[in-house]
Amino acid sequence: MLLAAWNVNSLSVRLPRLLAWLAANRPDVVCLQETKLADEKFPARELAAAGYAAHFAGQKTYNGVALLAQEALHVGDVAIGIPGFPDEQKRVIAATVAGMRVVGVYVPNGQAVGSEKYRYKLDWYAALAGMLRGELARHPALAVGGDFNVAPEDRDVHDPALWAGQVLCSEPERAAFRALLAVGLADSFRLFDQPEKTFSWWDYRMLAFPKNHGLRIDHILLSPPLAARCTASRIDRNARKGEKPSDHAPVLVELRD
DNA sequence: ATGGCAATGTTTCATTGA
Repeated sequence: MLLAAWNVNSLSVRLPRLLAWLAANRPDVVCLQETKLADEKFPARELAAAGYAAHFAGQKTYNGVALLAQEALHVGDVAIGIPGFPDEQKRVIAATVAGMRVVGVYVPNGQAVGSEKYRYKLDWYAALAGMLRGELARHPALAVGGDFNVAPEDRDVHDPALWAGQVLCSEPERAAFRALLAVGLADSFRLFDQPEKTFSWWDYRMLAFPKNHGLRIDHILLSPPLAARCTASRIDRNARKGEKPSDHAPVLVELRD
């Protein structure tokens, strides 16, 4: 079982790359973020032709999440958003697939520490923790994948001094991320020895990618039964290369049957 | 072994991202 999460930064622009990546990697389940598409424009037909059923919650211009699953897998109990947290922004999609509960998330960016959007991000994180507590109670096999917009530790940052206290790295954001782990989830990436300076996002500007000036802000969290089955967790930095890449690379976990 | 912002809207620049 291969489970992936990828912020594609516009699915309409990235569809050719996504299709090529699906063909090359054949993940079983994929959480997509920043589709930036109204539902009526979602490329469900193209994905079906590639062998994937799609569920999605989109909006024009901003945000938008989707969950792809290989057609042989049954997808059920699809749910959009965070219960009890009214939000126009499409940032959460959950479904039951292959005996596990998969939650795809696109956490708010936060813009700048102290801003209104930063406050929204922290409130959003608290609401997500509440939701995951409930999901975990119902589904012991829980995976949460997506763009968390937090670099959990300094080793997830190319230049910790430069980023100290900045949005994506501030202590309140890191505490909000740790509160998700405290629900009973593991950051799958840290279940294994990893190469230093492994990141999932690089700014489009200032040669950030070739200089590897990145952050690790995309994650897949696993509950204990799934962590026990996890044999690998990695970031596909190759997907950041070439023409018209997303600024994020996909993150993947392998789960033994 | 990569590349010097990108995507969207209704544009002729503003906004957002991270």
